[in-house]
Amino acid sequence: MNIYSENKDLIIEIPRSEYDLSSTLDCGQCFRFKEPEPGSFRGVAHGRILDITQTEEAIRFKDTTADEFNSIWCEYFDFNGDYAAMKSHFSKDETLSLAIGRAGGIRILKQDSFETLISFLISQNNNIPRIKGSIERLCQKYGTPIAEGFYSFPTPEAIARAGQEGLSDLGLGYRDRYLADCAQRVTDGRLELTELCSLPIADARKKLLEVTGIGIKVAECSLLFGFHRLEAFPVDTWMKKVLERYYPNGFPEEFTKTAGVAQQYLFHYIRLLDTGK
DNA sequence: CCCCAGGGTAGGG
DNA sequence: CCCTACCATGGG
Repeated sequence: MNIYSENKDLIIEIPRSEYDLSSTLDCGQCFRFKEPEPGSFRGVAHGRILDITQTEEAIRFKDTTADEFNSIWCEYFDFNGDYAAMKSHFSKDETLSLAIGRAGGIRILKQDSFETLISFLISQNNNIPRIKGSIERLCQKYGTPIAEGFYSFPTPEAIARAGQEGLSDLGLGYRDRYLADCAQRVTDGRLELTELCSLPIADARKKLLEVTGIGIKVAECSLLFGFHRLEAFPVDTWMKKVLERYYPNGFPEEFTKTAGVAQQYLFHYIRLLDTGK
């Protein structure tokens, strides 16, 4: 993976087949990126505006230094993950092999853990366009302005201070109190986020499930997308279809260590199939 | 009017 | 353990 600077931009040479930004940023793991024109993406992460374009053979980070890439974006976009090895392992399975053929360019982002937690609290019994809208309004009201029309994701303190009342006009429905309670727990230390990256997965799950509004699905999504626990395996309505249709005897145990990655290929694949693409 | 959305909780068998 | 009603909100 060759990396070099061109003017003020940073270029990462990687074929689209190995890293597909479009499917990665629009596969339901993150909610703050837009694709204003094909191959061009804009969004906010870690309090910064990102402007990225992708061609067949390279990804270009606009106005980005090598230092910034190495310290923030390389990890966020998981450029160092060994997806070739994981895909080769998964390919023994027929369904996964098909899914990789259609969605093999997806990577698991390592997003901010608090942002991920809040985002997936909002996601419960909700649809993706509405989730995005609620998050955008949340950032506008309680985030920090970065540039015209762009806001950072709110801190735990900002959401805790807002409380349920301050969140009531964001279209969150009954989820407003879940957000307020979760942020409160993070600020007062009852929920320690950093330890969830290293705790045994069973203990990490248990800690998250103590929070009101976090059930199995929200916990798994947070662990996978916000704590980079690749063994986490979210099962939503789409994945239930996959499991019923292709894995009636259960998901193969040989894939458990990186089941979350497999899950993401399958999730994207079934959505492509059932929406007729 | 219905149903559904990357579900969770509380309550009752 | 299971099952079910209910929870706001908006789009189809």
